[in-house]
Formats: sequence, structure tokens, C-alpha cells
Amino acid sequence: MNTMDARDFIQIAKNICEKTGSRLTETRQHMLEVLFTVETPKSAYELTDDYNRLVNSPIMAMSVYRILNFLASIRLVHHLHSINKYIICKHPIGRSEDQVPLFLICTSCQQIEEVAIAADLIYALSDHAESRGFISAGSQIELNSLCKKCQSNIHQHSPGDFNGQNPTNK
Amino acid sequence: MNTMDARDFIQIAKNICEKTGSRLTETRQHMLEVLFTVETPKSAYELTDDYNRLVNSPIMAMSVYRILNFLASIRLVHHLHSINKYIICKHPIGRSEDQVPLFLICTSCQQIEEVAIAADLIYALSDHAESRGFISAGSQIELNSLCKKCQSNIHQHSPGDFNGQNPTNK
DNA sequence: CAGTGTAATGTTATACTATATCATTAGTTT
DNA sequence: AAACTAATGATATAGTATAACATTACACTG
Repeated sequence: MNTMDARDFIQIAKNICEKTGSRLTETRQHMLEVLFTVETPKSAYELTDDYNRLVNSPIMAMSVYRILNFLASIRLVHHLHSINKYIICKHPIGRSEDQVPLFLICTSCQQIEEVAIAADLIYALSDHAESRGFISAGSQIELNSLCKKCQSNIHQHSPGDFNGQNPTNK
Repeated sequence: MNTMDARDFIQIAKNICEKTGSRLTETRQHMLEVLFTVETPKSAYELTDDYNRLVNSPIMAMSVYRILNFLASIRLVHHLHSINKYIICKHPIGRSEDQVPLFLICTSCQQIEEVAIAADLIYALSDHAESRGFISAGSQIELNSLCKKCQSNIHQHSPGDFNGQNPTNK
């Protein structure tokens, strides 16, 4: 289903930049390639290391933050706030206009999945926003969840466990 | 509509703690009162200051974090990851079982609103999660939005502006 | 194609957010 | 009272992100 390579993705990025009057510089392109390679969500500092391992021209964390912000602003990267990590956003590919990305985050092992959902589902939420005078901006949503693997582990520990303090224990 | 006072809220908190076998200690109760008083989302360090201004028994940030995590675990506080702030969660009051809280966050001025939405809307999202083997945990959702005030300002600046880098500019 | 303005990056410093760890206190149980 | 566990105190440090200013690269204009 997602049999595209980094090259295709870069091309999409270029098109977006052209449309918006921004530039896909070499550094930004390299960063996209790194993100495409690593796939899993990573912190800005982890990505700095990855970049310096994979690209033959050193970069500093400050620049990484700037580039990540830029890539997020054109929706090619998503900042997963709940775990302070960044991940490439593949939704531009093979997806119709009436779909938006939903990010499932396993609160236990931090595995994430990007799934496409009907934009209508977001609109339903947006309607509530509008009734309060808010306009929904940036439809990407994070949903805290538990992946399959961690669901089975959960029976040994306990549900809703936060950093060792578990009110549901007795 | 929300004409309840801190006292009612504390009582609710006590009930929850009793059910779960945890304790609503004096410090935790004071923190709830502080949260109830300030109303707006605040960082843990801001809340530390607030606490020390309002309560006659000093507290340190480390303890504040622990207490916020505890209160979040019993759903009386919501951690707004996208802005790294905490806010009291009033959903337990005057709300039916089939409703869950949705947090609207103005990405410009960080004003937030908690609105009740039909749990069905979340279930719709959860269904997508389940199809990928995820189980939705912690139904509280943050929706990035723009409040009314910032919507009018946005015409002077530009939409989607991230830290001065705006690809939609030309 | 030199001159000018803006976008992007480099560089250094620092602010802000959060957790680890160990010691101590308080509450509960037997 | 002794023993166990939950909660907090206290100190240190890790991790995340931005501020501010200098420099370079690019794009446009005359």
C-alpha cells in the first residue's frame, strides 16, 4: 500500500514548497530523508544524532528544531506533543482529500501508527469548536491508546498507571 | 451552568479517591483549590508559584509534578501536552456518562476551553484504533484551534505561521 | 551582474519542562 | 508498638525548546 520511496516523498515536498513560496533546501531535504529512513518517532536531539550519522555535513540541534518546525508547518512532519517526538507524516500519499491523519500513540511503549480517517469525524469535533467561537486549525489529532502488545502486559501491571502512582490499586 | 464551588469539587475528588483506594491529602486538596482558583492553563512551575502564594505551606516543583500526575491519573486534571500546561478538568460535574471532554486550544493565545462532546465521536476514532490493534486509553482530546479574537488578528499576520517561518507567504 | 533585501542557517547561551534518586514523614494494619 | 506502604521533602540532573545575534545563500531589481 505504501510502496513509495524517499524520492517520491521529496518530490511531493518540492511541489508543496513551490506552491507556498518556500524552499526545500539541501538541509531540509536531508532531514526528510533521515525522517523517512528512521520511521519511528524521535526527539529533536535523537534526530540530530541520526542526521549526523547519516549525512556527511554536521548539523546542530537548533537547526533541527527550525527545520522540524518548518516541515511541520507544511504538514510533512507531525510533532507528537504527548511524547515530545517528531515523525514523518505520510498522509499526502495515496489518500483522498476527505481524509485526515489520526495518530495512535501507545502510552506504554510509545509505538505509533498513522491512520487515515474521514475528515467528517474531525469536522464533527470542529463543529463543537465553532460553537465556542473556535476555528479548528491543524486537523492532526493524537489519540492516546494501548497497542496490542502492551494490552497483554497490562494485566500483570495495572491500567492507568502513571509513574508508579496508581490510584486504581488497592 | 457551572455554578459549583471548590468545595463541591473537593467532595467529588474525595469520592473518587475513596473508590480507588488513594488519599486526597492536604497538599493534593490545596493543589485542587489552586487549580480551581486560577482556572487558566498553567505550567507546573507557574502552579508552584501560585501554590506558594495562595497556600501557607511551601511546596517544591517536584512535588507539584507528582501531585499533578496523580490528579491527572484520576482525571481531575488534564495535561495539555501541546502547550505543556495543566488545567483543572471539570468534566465530572453536570455531565452525563455518554459525554467526554474535548479541549480546544487556541494555538495563538493559548486560551483553552473544555467542552463536552458525545462519547460516540470518540468511539468513532477508537474504532480506527481498534482496527489497528490499539485500544483507546484516556479519551481526553486536544484540538488545536484559533479563538475568535485571534481569528481577526490572523489577517494582519498570516495563517499557519510558525516561529517566523511562513511557507504560505510570498 | 553588482547591489539589495529576505530567507535560511550557524553559533552560543540560556530558559523551561520533567524525572531520578534517596531520605524522611505520615498513615494503616496487625 | 512494630512493620509496611503511600506520600512528600530535598537535591541533582536530564531532556526539550527558544532567544538573540552573526553569517551565508538565494532571489529579485535595476
